[in-house]
Amino acid sequence: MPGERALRADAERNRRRLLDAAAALLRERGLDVGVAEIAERAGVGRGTLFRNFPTKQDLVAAIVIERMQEATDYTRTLLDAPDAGEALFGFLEELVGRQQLDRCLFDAVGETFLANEEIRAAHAEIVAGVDGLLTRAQEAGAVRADIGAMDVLLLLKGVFEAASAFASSEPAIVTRQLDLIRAAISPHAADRPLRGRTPTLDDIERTLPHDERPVAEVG
Amino acid sequence: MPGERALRADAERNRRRLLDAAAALLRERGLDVGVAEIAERAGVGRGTLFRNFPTKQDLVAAIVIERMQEATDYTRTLLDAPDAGEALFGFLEELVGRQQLDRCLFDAVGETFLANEEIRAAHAEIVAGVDGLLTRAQEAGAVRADIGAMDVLLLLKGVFEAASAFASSEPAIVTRQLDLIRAAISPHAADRPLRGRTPTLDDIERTLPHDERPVAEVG
Amino acid sequence: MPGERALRADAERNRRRLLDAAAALLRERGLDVGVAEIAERAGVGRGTLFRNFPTKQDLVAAIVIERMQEATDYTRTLLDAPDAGEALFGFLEELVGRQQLDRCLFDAVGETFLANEEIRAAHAEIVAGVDGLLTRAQEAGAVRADIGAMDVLLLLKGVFEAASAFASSEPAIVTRQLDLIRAAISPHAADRPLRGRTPTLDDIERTLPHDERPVAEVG
Amino acid sequence: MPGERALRADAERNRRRLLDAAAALLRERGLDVGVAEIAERAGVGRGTLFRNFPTKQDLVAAIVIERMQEATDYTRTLLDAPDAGEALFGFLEELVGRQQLDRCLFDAVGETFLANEEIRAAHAEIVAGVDGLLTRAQEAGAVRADIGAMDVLLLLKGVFEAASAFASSEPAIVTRQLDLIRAAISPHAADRPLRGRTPTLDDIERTLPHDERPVAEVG
DNA sequence: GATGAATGAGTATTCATTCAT
DNA sequence: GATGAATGAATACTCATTCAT
Repeated sequence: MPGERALRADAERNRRRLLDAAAALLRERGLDVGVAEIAERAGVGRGTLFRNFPTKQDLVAAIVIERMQEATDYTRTLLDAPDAGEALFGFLEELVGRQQLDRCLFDAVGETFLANEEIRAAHAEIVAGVDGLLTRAQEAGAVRADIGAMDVLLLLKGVFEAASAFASSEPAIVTRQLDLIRAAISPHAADRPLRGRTPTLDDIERTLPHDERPVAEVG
Repeated sequence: MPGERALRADAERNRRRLLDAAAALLRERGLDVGVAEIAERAGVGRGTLFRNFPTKQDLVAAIVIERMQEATDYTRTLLDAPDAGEALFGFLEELVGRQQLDRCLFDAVGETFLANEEIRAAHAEIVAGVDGLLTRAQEAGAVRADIGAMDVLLLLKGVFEAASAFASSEPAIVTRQLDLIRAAISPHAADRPLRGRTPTLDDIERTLPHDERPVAEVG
Repeated sequence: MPGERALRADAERNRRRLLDAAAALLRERGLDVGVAEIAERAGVGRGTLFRNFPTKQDLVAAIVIERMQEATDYTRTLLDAPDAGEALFGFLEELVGRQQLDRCLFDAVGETFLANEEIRAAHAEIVAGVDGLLTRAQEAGAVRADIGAMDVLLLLKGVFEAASAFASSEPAIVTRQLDLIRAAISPHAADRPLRGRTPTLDDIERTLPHDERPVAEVG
Repeated sequence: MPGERALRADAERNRRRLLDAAAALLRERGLDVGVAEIAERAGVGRGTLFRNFPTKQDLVAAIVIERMQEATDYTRTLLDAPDAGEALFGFLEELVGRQQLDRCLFDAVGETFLANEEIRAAHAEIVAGVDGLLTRAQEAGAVRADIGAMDVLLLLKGVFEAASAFASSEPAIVTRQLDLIRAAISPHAADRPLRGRTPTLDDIERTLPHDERPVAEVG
């Protein structure tokens, strides 16, 4: 079926271009970039954008999900690493190295996007992945025992947002902050107990405004 | 001239109401609240808003600056505290307790606002204030010696942004994250050296997109 | 309060201009005229249109209601006319003479607009008004006894729609059709019984698609 | 060449499917249904629709013409009916019974479609057909003598538009209105003279906006 | 000084039509 | 011939800002 394959290839290429153009523009200028500019940068018409992503939110969500899945995939490749501590820290470094955690993505998560079922699922997966790395690192004595995956992810989110608020292209600031996070979760740091308990995804969803809460299903 | 003084008082009251109404709405709903609603909540007309703050950005900037100055003032009251370590940590806690670091304010800083001369000045002052607290804490052996005020502020900004992305009203998550920051900057944590050096305000400005750099004067 | 009065006058003038411009354009070109053109013809900005009428539908509805009320008002002036038969026929003629029953208005009624509470109320009033004229004409023996106000209004609506589909400015066709309606409802015509019964407003609402039915109240 | 014939058959089947799908959707939802949905309901691609009907208007026009021709054909079968009066009234009833006079079709006629040469021709034919029935009925004394075919058609158009504005599926309203039309054109009703004269097709075309007038050829 | 009506550039989204496959 | 992906003009509506009163 070369006809069908060819068509699909073209369509897939446009979808890819849109995702890339949108990711780049969102990184540079935040969630307020217009769809017109995204389509132009992708080299496609406005209608093509909406054929692929019925709303702007769907486009942003697709990028968020893609990034999250890449991160989740990466946690899997590290589960068999010999040094469990380095595996965890390597994961954090890698996210920096890939510059994958764009400003807008974290803008997006927590705003209206946790209402998106796919994003919540991807979120749960990334938490599970980090939890795997973290548990092994804790068992190896490389990380303090009194924290959970969400603690680490929130610290990481903070570092990225703080740094990327200025520029996502400045890695020097981020690596230094990562070293501080490493210190925060090192076993030596556990002599002082932490208040509260590790938040769960449910805790976070509970803090959202009511009309952004996930709903069972809308007919 | 009591008439003039009455007018001044009225004008001052309007300015105050606008700042309070805007701060409340920005906290609740983010930077996208409209000026119409701000003016309405303040009980003044739209024209009055623009008489006091020539642009919406100026209004937001005024709030940011006010909050920054309050933080700076607070560092001053702590400079004479007997326990230098507790003074620093108390400062961080206090910011949480006051819920003064609104979601939108940190959204705002780093976006286009560092181009604002007053904000840069306020920023410099808060850095100086934290530097004072930090230096004393370091001299007292309560905090590791290899970090600077900007390191602490970036960590803090991260914590607030991460947490406030979900809800500014959930202190449990923030206090726990603060404890992790405390661990990160404790003297015990310094056995592993940090990469890079403490960023300066100049470093941060250098990372901004060109058209957001501070300029002498914008026509 | 000359200040307030003056402002109101301006605003009222714009509202009037918008209604007139919209009525004219809708008559000429149907419901598909754009708001941009309406605003331009009215000599106001697009925002002003939406300040006065939150949606395009509200603008159209306002025109429909205005026309309906004018018709209702006219029925009232005829209730005391000496010749009850001529009063009813005069009412029908007058509507033609005023060219008040524009194409778009009848396009509008029956589409989504019966869901509008105000329009339904205006509709009920006009039916009541015609019922008053009709009953008196029947009592005077000028009109057959076996019909109701909705019968007459449906005939009238048909005449106007049929004629205005071509041109609202051609009165010759309409007056001739009106004479035929007059024949249809004359007492001599009653020797042949009519099938069914006079429809009610409820009958008509019952025939609307479900999502256009009036709803109690949406919070 | 059976291959070619097979293709022809396929093409004809697609054309038929498109006409049926479009007629059904237009009846249900009016002229605003999109071509995408029509093609989908017909089970063909969008391109096929435009291969058969160069524009959406052409598709609608084809349906209008088809319906008109069916009506014309029906007038022919009634020309030999024994009772000339019942033949005419039966024709009107039949149109109702077939529900062939869809809402959108009469929306369409009179808008831009009279510019279509084929529609004008079909229009002329239907007028001629009704004229045949009417003349015979008049000669038989079943219908008043002072009216023409266009008078009847305009009354009929009115009834259908008025009724179908609400629901094309409610026959009770329509049959009652048909009885009133019957009364309007009965010989007893002729004691009062009608103003004007029976309009002609030319009269109607003359009332159209200039840019909707029939033209020799549009580039 | 204060008001809120007016403005119009900007937004996401739709849809008839074209064209590469 | 058929397909459906691509197109982009057009649409209703929003909102920071200006200005007449």
